[in-house]
Amino acid sequence: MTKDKKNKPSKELPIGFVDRKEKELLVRDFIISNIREIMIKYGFQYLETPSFEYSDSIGKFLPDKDRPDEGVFSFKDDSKWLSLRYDLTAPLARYVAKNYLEIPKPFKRYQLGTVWRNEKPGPGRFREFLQFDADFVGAKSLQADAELCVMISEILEKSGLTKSDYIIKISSRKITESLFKKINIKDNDQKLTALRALDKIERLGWEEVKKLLGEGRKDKSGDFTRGAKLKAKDIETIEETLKKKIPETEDLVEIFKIFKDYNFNNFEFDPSIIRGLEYYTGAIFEVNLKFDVTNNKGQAIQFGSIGGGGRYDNLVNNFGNYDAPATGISIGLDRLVYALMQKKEFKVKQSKPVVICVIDKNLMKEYINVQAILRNADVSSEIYSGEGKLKKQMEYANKIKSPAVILYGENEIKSGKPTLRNLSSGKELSIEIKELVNEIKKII
RNA sequence: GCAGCAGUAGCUCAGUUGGUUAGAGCACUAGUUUGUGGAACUAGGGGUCGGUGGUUCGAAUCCACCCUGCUGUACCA
Repeated sequence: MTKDKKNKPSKELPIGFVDRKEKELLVRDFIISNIREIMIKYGFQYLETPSFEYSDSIGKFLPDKDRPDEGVFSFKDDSKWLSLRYDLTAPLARYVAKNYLEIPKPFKRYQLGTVWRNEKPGPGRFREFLQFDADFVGAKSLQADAELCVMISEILEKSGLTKSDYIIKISSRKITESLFKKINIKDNDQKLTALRALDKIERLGWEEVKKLLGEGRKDKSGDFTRGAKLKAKDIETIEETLKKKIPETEDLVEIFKIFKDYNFNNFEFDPSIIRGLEYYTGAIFEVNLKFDVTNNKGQAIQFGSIGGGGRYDNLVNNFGNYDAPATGISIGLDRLVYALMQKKEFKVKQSKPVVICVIDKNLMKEYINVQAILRNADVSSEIYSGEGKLKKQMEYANKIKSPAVILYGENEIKSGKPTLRNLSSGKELSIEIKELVNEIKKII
């Protein structure tokens, strides 16, 4: 070992990136297997697109030009800029535009993939995370929007949530659109600021949101946020209209009717959900958890939604050639995993290997033989591959939560009966090799 | 990004108004047990006190800047 610490490589990870351990990965795999099963059942195609796209394909040509160059990781390759994808919807629009003539219309596809965002990370929020995304492209029917909600619901419940654990909140861009028309806001910046303010009703309450619609607001730390500077009269109109909580737009009326046909009722109309800015054109959904998620100090943390989506009728058209009204929904899988792991009753089991202790290296042939017998019977097992004495081997088996160890040394070889030690009870059995599999199966 | 608070061993933390060689618990290593884990006991390793510069006879402690984390806020396609 070198003592010189100065010129050693860093053990630290880049900010916002994390190592993910087995416990978490098992839960994630479990959710993924549920997703795939349900996607097949609902008739979606599986698709994978690359991690990198040309920056303009996933940003500059989108209607949302609010911050086209920020929030992504990019580099210049020869003359063109490439970016790591920040979601799976923009690459889908690119894929559809590129392959429009060959794909079925409507095109129903799902995708699981890592996405990257160059933003400030927080608890449960990373710069690299796994997203699940399902979309209908070329589907004008609102049945598609409704079915996405039903489908997400099925995934969540199959993964261990109950109806009282989550709710799908629904609204429509058409509501705010007509509202802005009514009070005659034309300035785009003002619209955006107002939308952002409305997005915070749940968290801040109407009083604070009204400040944001007006001059602005100071937060707890004393920082000031500039407001939308709307007239007091207009702010009142907005408050009155949204507080009524009546889904007056045609699209919502239709979707709620379809929900009834599906016998789906774990949703709620909430005009305060906004989701993104200029991207969506119609219905918008957000999947919210109803139980508290806590950090490692036991404090409830601001978790936000675990997913959402909506209708984006113009996205594919931005590539120029084809009109493809679309609707989709995504889930941040890591957030769902994090939330699910906090539910006490939730556990994913994986059997750990039985450890065959190496009492005498000259007997390796015997150990390999025992291992082959176990593995042929699909019993997870391993020959201790470290250097230590028996005590160390036992400590190892204990640490990896192995159910049992097999002791097969000089004494046992003589009688032809290995010793099987149950690591939870500490009991030892001296048994014939051919009985090993049966005895181990009793333990695990 | 902005604002507030924080950073001492792998982890959780103590360290009095600046004063000798910076501590504890857990974890780790070795031994008590030359073939037996989870308990106990004994011994041991491990820190440039987040970094750099400054004030001082003397800095973990005071000052400045930087880095990192947490919380709020902004942004989140």
